[in-house]
Amino acid sequence: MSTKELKQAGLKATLPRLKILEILANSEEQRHMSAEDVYKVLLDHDEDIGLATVYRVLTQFETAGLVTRHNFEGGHAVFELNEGHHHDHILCVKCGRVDEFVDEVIEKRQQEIATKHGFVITDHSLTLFGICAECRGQQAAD
Amino acid sequence: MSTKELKQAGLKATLPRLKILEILANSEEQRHMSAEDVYKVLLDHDEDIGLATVYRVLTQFETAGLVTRHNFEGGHAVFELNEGHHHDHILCVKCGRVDEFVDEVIEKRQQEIATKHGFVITDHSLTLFGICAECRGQQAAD
DNA sequence: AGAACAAATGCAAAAGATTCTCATTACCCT
DNA sequence: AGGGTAATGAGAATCTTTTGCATTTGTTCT
Ligand SMILES: [Zn+2]
Ligand SMILES: [Zn+2]
Ligand SMILES: [Zn+2]
Ligand SMILES: [Zn+2]
Repeated sequence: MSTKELKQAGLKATLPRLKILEILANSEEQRHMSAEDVYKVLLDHDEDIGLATVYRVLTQFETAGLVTRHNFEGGHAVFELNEGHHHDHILCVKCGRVDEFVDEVIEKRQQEIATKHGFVITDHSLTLFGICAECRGQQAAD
Repeated sequence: MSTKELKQAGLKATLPRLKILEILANSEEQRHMSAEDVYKVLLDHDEDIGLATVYRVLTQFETAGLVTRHNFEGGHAVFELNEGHHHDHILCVKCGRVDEFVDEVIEKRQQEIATKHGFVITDHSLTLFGICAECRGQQAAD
């Protein structure tokens, strides 16, 4: 039970928050989930938690530093549990697969660029879009 | 008159398209404009063009390769006229200022990362968020 | 354990961005 | 100029996310 995590983050340990945290932690296939994704899992588990609450909780988790929000595609945000290390993403536009990576060279260059432009970076967002090996496999012709 | 650009792009040279193209070309302060931004300018110019048309035309322009769409912040997309060279962005979270940059080291690293992951890149999106020199200037305290 | 209070939740309505429907209008070609 | 077709305007519809408010729940203090 991760009541502790919630309290440490300054959040009351309510049932909806515990459930949502658990879903984020246990979704192996989908590290990156939209509010709707989380809501669907809750429905599958017959939990009586409203979509509005899912949105509220995810936003609170983000503020508390428990999750990170990404806007991979316009339209809807996805969230992922923070597990320490920052990383960027590369995603397949065919199948939706998402890989993660960290590149120190890029990270450092970003700092240098910001400095050159007189900025102090607070955050950054890097996403590569492409077609994964599997999707290129057979169907070279689209 | 840029009727030619439109025809070359395979688009009928209609008044709405010409006007919108002109606005994108002449907005010096705002290279990156949302559909709503463009619509407001149209209203200022007493043009009788609907918001739906602005959205349609911008999407067509994107498909035709005349403009690029960005999702800097969740919520709404911005468009900018394509003028040849690809670039990435660094934007100030205080004042909204947007600077552009190109970094060959980063561009190359992205390719290498993609290859390592078995992807063939079709596109990428890199945006740095920070606070610009001006905004840091006086008001160090927020 | 029970009371008390503030914070959290559910539901429905609202808001913001973008798309769609469809009758009308504007291009483009002859 | 006339006709055919694609484009447009206005508003309804859709989709995602946020908000208002009455009700419920967690937490703290007996
Ligand atoms: Zn794939
Ligand atoms: Zn991730
Ligand atoms: Zn600034
Ligand atoms: Zn730009």
